[in-house]
Amino acid sequence: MNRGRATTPAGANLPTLRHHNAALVLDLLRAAGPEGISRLELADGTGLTPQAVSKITARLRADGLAADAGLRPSTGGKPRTVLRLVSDARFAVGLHLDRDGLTAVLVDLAGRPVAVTSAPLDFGAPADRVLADAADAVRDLSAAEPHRPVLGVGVAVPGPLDHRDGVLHRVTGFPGWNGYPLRAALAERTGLPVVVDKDTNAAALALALDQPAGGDFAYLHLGTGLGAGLVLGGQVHRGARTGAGEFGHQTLQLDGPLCECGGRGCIEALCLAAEARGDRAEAARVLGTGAANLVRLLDIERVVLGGRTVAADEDAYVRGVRTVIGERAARDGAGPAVTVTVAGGGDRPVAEGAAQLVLAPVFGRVGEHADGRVRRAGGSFG
Amino acid sequence: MNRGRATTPAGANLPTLRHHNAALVLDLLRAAGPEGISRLELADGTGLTPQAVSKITARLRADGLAADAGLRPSTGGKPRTVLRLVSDARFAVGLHLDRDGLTAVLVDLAGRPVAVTSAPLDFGAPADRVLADAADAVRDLSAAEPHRPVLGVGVAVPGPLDHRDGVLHRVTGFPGWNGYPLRAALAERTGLPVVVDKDTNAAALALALDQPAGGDFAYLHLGTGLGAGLVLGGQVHRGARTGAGEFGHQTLQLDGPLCECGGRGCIEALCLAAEARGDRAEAARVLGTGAANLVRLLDIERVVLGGRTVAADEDAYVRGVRTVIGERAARDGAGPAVTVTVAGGGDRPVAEGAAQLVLAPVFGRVGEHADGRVRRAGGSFG
DNA sequence: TCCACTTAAGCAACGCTGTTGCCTAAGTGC
DNA sequence: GCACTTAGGCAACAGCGTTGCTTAAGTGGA
Repeated sequence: MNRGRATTPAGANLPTLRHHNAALVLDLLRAAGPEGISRLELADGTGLTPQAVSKITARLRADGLAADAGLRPSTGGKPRTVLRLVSDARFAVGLHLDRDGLTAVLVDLAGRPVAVTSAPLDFGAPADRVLADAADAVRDLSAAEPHRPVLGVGVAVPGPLDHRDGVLHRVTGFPGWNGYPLRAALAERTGLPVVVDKDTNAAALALALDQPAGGDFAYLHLGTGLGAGLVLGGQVHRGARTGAGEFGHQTLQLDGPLCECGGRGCIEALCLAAEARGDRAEAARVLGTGAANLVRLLDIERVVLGGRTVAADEDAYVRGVRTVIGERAARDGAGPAVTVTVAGGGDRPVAEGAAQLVLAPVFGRVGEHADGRVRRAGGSFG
Repeated sequence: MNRGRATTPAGANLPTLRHHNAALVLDLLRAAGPEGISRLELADGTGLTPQAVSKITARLRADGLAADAGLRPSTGGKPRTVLRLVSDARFAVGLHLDRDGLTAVLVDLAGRPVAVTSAPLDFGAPADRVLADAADAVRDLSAAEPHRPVLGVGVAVPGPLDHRDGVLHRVTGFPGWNGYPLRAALAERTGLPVVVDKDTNAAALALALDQPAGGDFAYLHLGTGLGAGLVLGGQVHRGARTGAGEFGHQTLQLDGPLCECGGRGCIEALCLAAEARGDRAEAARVLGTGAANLVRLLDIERVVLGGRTVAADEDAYVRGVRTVIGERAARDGAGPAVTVTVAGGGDRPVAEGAAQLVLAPVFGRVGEHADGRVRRAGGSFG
């Protein structure tokens, strides 16, 4: 149901309102980190009255999601009470299914990993066997915090899929996964809500946490292929058919060399060819040109590079991309620079980002809930 | 204040809730057109209870925004009462300031133009003189419906600007407009709320009305230059600095011919060069390649072409763009086709779209209000 | 030491939201 | 003519953030 449309505009009732404001407060609590944040600062950040914030935080404290964290120095009156997120009140599992390995991580509400598992994986094996391995990993991790509620499982996979239904499509080289209902199958085996998304989207979501909410942000992943995850207005942009982020096969050279996708002059082909012949500067320049296209088309503020190929020589890629973007910005006379950085930690951000697929709704960052349940008068606001 | 951030996530209170739901209902009423829509269909479309819809529509009727429009045939019980939008309950003015002309249009709530003015304009004249002409046009049009409230003025201008402040920046060839506070100046002269945006964004907004809410959509304008307006998730995507939609200077041919922007191989340069030497098929193919990049990067469902150059040979451009996008989709094995059409009416959609800048908030389509007023506990939901 | 002042935060009453339960209006069909 | 179906309003209600006020807990000058 409801397929083909991005999000049905949903009417809002009082529970929706309550959930929306609570998520807003939780998001600010998370952003404040262990230092915490006072009620009045929460009021200022949300636009709600201090009294409303008092009521909301009282509920969060009753639910065990927030707690006192000391006092601020007085500024001439009663000192402010500081609140912090109780980060071990809930947990989420993130699963990264790659072509040759499985990484699973249990993260707390703050997004910090508290347990990690890694294992080799034959993605070409029968889907049911892979699924059994994945379910085992989830079970093992959940056992690490037996008395704490696990909100759900986020799964990051390579290649095309339908995010809404959690069904894979045409994973290159692995036809056995075509049409496989990964979400439903894993949900049944684990008894937990499951969300499935592309690996690049998961990574982008994790990396966007360092951004202020509402920022526009792109993650470019250069490994054996080239893909992108886009976060626009604080939310992962997936497009109508979850196909957004197809960055590697953007045409960058009209009638250029043939790419394995059948097209000509794709960024991925140009970039990997340069890398293959050892011309890393050219590879970085090609990537930078594509990034500059992206930045100007969407007016993006921050670009993060990642993936094994980038990790092999981070400096060269960051410098190359920064140079191309900088040159174009200078030509436009545009002022504020675009930040170009590199994602640390290899592939682990992908698994952590997968967990964020589950956590994001708690903090009001996405429009759809992991369990796909439909309340009358919808979930979060449009 | 609040610059540099897309939208501050805002807390919601009961007035916000009420406004949100009312806007949702109005949007459905508008989409239903003169045929109208029943209360139960509204309930189904919003997810609200029928009783809630009854209350909301009662308020809308009291405000003169909705009215009865007959009965549906019975399906075995009491026939449904049909409601319609009272399209002449409110009006908005759209202003299109172009390099050589000014078009002003008064539209009703349904977006239909009820009065149009056109005049030559010297955009290079002193800003204050241009502004006086614009203010006169607004006054004349408002007089056409003297007893009906005009909600505000939307202004579409070429080139870079800050949508939030309504200040122009570096309009190519017209340095006199640099930093000119167009929004504030016109608001003071007319006494009406004013919104300013890029011409391509305005056009995209108008054309996106035919789309279901939440759809992703791109408008490509090929005139003396090449630009794009992007509507993602039902909202105009402007980016952090209102710079999104810079489509003409996307690099499409690495180290290609020099463009007047200083770069090499820009789409605009390639496309206009082909057009200049009479090779329209090649121009269309270049435009199509850029469009295909866009479609795949953002997973866009519908592309509309417009502008004088396209208008000169609509068939050639539509066919060319459709071919390139179709070829790539076929290579991906992707199913549902992307719609490629052409915008009728020459430049008039831009002025009508400018009016939509004012109307959009009424129907819950954007995150910011025309008058820039700040309520405590913010406007629409994030 | 005391007292005026400032700032933070909770209590109680309130207005208003959508929801629920029930009833009436207005059709169809045996 | 009666049973049934469907639409839609009335009244009571739970629950949201807001308002007005009070209490808590500091600072700083007399």
